[in-house]
Amino acid sequence: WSYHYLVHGYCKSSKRISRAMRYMKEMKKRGLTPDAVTYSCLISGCGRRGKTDEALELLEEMKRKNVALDVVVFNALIHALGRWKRGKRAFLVFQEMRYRGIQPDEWTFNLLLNALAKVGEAQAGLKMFNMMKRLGIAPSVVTYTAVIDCLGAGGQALAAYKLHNKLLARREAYSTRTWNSLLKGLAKEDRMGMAYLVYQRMRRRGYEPDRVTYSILLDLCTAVRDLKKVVQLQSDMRAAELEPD
RNA sequence: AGUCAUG
Repeated sequence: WSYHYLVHGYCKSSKRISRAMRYMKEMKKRGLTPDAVTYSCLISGCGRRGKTDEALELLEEMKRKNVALDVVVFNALIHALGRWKRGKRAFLVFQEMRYRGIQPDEWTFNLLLNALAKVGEAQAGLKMFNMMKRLGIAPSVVTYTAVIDCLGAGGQALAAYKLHNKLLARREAYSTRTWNSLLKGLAKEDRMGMAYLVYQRMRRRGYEPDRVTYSILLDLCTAVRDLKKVVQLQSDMRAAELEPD
């Protein structure tokens, strides 16, 4: 019957991944073949628990058993690898995906950008962003946040800032999170002046700073010992009815 | 039915 149902159900909660894995083993003993949906559930479950080698092994198993691969399986695997700082490996998986003729989608690139951000690969991230264009895959606000974060995390805050200006000029979709990712990159390089201007601009444009915005800025104030701006920011926070951390 | 962004 439906082992699929059991496996999928247990994959939802990260605590129960081992149980899901057991059910899958039973499934296999009975000669049933898990499908791509089952595998992607298990791969993302392994990812949540840091079991990246197991996640990779699941892909190998799919290949051995000739289970049809799809974009979600690869996305789940890239995510699993990326979140545990295996950006290089995530990129290799991306290449294999293309080699096997599975078309990457917008999520694939978002996930890759996050993976590369975690290992500080700004240059590679920019290449991915450009490749996306070439393949005719439309970026979203999630993509913009990810690429700006990737640049900032890789010590390219000024490049991030330039890209941000270009996107704003083109009136691309934006969100508070996107502004925050830019601020994070500027903060990493102790660029208090620029960060504060960006903060003011963000407000003028109608994007409400949130708790993350203030957290980034207040940490930066501490790093550069700017007490005056701490006072100003705290008063802005109160005006916005946000609690200090 | 399964995969994404900011401290």
